[in-house]
Amino acid sequence: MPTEKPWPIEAYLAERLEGAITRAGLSMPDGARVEVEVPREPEHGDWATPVALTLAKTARRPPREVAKSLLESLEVEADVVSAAEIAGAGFINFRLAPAWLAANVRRILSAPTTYGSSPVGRGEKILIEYVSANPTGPLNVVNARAASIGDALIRILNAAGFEARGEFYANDWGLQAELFGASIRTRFAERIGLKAPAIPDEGYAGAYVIEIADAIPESEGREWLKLPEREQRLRFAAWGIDRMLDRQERDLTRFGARIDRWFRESELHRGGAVEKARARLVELGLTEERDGALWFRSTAFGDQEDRVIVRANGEPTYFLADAAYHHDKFARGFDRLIDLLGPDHHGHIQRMQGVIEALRWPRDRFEVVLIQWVRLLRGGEPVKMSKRGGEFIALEELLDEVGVDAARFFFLMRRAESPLDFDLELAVKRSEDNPVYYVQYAHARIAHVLDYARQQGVPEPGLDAARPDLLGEPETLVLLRGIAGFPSLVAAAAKHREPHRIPMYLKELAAKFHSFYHHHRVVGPDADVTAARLLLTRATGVVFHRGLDLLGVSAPESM
RNA sequence: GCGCCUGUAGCUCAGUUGGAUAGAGCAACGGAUUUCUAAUCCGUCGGUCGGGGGUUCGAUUCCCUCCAGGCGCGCCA
Repeated sequence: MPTEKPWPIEAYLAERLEGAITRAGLSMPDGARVEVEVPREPEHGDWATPVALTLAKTARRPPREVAKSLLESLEVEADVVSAAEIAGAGFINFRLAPAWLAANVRRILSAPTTYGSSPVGRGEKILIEYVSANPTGPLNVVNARAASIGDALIRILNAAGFEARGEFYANDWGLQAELFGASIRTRFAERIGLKAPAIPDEGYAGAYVIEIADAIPESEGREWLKLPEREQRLRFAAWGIDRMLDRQERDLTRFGARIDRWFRESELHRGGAVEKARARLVELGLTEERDGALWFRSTAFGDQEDRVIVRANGEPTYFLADAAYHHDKFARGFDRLIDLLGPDHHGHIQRMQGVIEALRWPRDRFEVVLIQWVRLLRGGEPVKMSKRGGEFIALEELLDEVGVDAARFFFLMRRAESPLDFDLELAVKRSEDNPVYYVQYAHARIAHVLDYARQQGVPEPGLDAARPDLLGEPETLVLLRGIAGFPSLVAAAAKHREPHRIPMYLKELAAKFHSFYHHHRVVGPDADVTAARLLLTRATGVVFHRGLDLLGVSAPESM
C-alpha cells in the first residue's frame, strides 16, 4: 500500500485544475487565482472550486458548460479523487478517495508534531505588539483578551511559516507616569503621617496604589520627599512602574502569553530616538510650528487633523515616541508590524499609518487588529464594574476564578472586532454548554480509549493498518475529512489574522469525533478494524493536541 | 457634527479576497445508557441576514443612504 499521496491536497487540485484550464483552451481573468476551498455544506463535496464561474466571464460561455469542458480535460488519480462533479451554478465538487484520507492518517502519525504547519508565510518576520497596557495599574480583562489573541496569533503565524515575535510596549514616560508617581507619593505621605497634596483629579486612586506605597522602605521614601517637586513625582513613579511591570509580567507569564521583549518608552527618550524622529520629520518638511508647539502634518497622509509632536512646553508627545518606536521596529528588520489595539485607540491608526509612510516605511506593512470590549457576566447578569476607586476585575482575579484554559478559549472563540460577553459561571461549568470542556473532553476521551486498548493487550498497530476499506462508515469519513482540513484552516487563520477560526474548528471536530465514537466501537472483536480505528483515533488526538497548542490551551489526558 | 467597530434563529455567535437551499452551539421539545468516560450521541422546532436603493450572471459579503448600539474625536495615553 502506498504511504505517500499528493499533499497538500488543495495545492494538488489547484495544479490539476490549472492544467485542465490550459488544455481546454481557457484563460483566467487578470489577477484571478484558482480557488479551492472546503465547502460549508458537506453535501457539496470535500473540496470545491468556483473556478468555472470565474472563467465564464472571459470565456463568455455559461458556467456549467465551462465546468463541463474543464472536467473533460481534468486529469486526477482515482485513488486521490473519487468523484468530481458539476453542481449548482457551475461549481466543481471533489470527493476525496478513501485511499487519500487513509494516507493522510499515516501522514499525521508519521510527523505528529508538524501536522498543520505549512510554509506559506515564507519566513516573513512579523512583530506583534500586544497588550501594551500602561504600567500604572494591573492588567484588566480587555488586556487579557488582547493577550490571548496576540499570543495565539504568534503561535498560528509561526505554524504557518512566518517568524512572529511578541512585544510589549510600556508607556513609562510622560504625564500619566507623573500622575501615577504623584498618587503614590500621596499614599506614602499618608502612611507615614505627613501632610501631602491630594491625589490629582486625573490620578490613580485604586487600592493597589496603597499597596505599592506601603512597600516603599520608609527611610528611602523620606529621602525622596526631600527632592524638588517634579523629581519627587518621577522617583515615586519609577518605583511604582517597576512594581507594576513586575506584576504585569507575572500575570502574563501565568497566562502563557509570549513576550519576547519588554520595550520601555523611556529607552526611546534616553537613547535619543524620539529626538531623531522629530528631526527627521522636520527635515522632510512635514512639520510646522503653531501656537508654540510643533505639529506633524498628518493631514497630508489622510489623517483628519494635524497632530502635535512637541508640546509648547518642549515635551514630546506620546505620538512622537510611538512614531520613533514603530520606526525602531522596522529598523530592527521586521518585514511587517501588527499592533493589537483596544477600541479606544482606533483614532490612533490613521496618524500611525501616516507617520510610518512619512518616515519612508511601507504603509501597507503596518496592520492593526482592533479588539473590542469585554463585558463580564455572571449567570447572565452583567458584573458591575465601578470606575471610582479603580475597582475592576484584574487578569489575576479572572485566572483565579476560571483558570487559564477557560479564559483563553473564551477570549479566542469570537472575532476580535466582536464585543465579547464573558460569562464567568459558564466558563467553569462542567457541562455540554461549555465549549472548553466539550473540546478538552474529546481529547481526554481519545487518550482514554488508547489507554484502554493498551490495557486490553491490543498490539500497537503499524501505520499500514490504516486501511481505507475499513474506514468507510459515514461518521468515520466525516471525521477523516475533518482532520484533513486542519492544515488549510491554520494557514487561513494566519493569513487573515483570525485566531477565532481555530476554536470554531475544534468545536466542530469534537462533534465529529464524539459522533464517530458513539457509532463505532474502537476496540472491538475484529483486530484489523480495531487497528484501523485506533490509528484514526490517535491521528485525531494529534490534531486536537496541535489545535489546542495553537490556542495555548492544555490538552488533558483525563478529566 | 466627523471617524471607527457592531447589527444574522428566543440567546451567544460563524459564514473563508462576491458564490450553491444562510450554518453551529445554547435554550425548548422528544429519544438513546447490559457499552472504550452520558462532561456524550440522535432527532424536532426555529430566519424580512437592521431598513431602503445601487453594482453584478449572482450580494450576509462591495458602494450609497437611513436607523440602532458601542467607542473615539486632548499640547492624555
